[in-house]
Amino acid sequence: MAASEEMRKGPWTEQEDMQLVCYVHLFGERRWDFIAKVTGLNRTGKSCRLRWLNYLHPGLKHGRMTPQEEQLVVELHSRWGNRWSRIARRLPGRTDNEIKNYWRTHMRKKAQERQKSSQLSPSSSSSSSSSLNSIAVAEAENKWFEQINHGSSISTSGFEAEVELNGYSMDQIWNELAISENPWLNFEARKEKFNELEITEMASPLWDYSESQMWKVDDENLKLFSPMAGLVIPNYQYGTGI
DNA sequence: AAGGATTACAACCGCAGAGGA
DNA sequence: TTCCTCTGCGGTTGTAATCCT
Repeated sequence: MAASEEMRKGPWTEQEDMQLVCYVHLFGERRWDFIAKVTGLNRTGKSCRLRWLNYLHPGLKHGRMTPQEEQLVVELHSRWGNRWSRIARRLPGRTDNEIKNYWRTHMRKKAQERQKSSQLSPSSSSSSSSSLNSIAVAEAENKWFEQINHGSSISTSGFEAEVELNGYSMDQIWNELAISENPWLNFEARKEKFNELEITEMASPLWDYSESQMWKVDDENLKLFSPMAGLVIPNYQYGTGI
């Protein structure tokens, strides 16, 4: 379609944010193509949805994760793998994107540290509390980062499914990595945490919008609405994300 | 103080599934 | 049944902010 050529990309401006917030309050968090159209922003519906979910939603927490959140992410990832949206539902106010970013940064850093230390002292693994063969971990990490660095077309899941080193799956390897970074998470503690989680599991209230939203209004009637009605701008400093 | 390296975050892309026409 | 649109997800990339030398 020709319109796609004119679509705006890149960072959102404050003006765009205000417009989007305004129209989402009017029409609800559905029909993003429609919202994109009526806002007059040269953005795709997809882009609007992402901006709203990851940044503008009033229930979002901004800023760095707390140690508790970090531990929870590690735990849940060890349990579910890269199911970011699922993990995010257990952390109210955090988005899948945020958790994904955190995990990548965190794990890349840790893997690099480990790689370094294994190069410096290959026998040091004997002092580790990890039950996993450290060579297997290092090999897996190396393969993983090779893949990243060389832009291999093998998908992550494909890789994880494929790689089994010394009887360990990629998931197990990630788990070991994660747990080794959180020594307090011994078996008993983990069991206890999981029990708590089972009890407290809930649908995130953040996303729980009712069906009574007004987005059924047709295009012709749009101009009847005041764009500024019910406008609430999330509490953050523009540009810093905090 | 400058500039390169690293980290954190925002945004885009492609794909798949659901649901309606 | 098939096609189309919308939505959601996970992977990836780009860039601003911060750190380090």
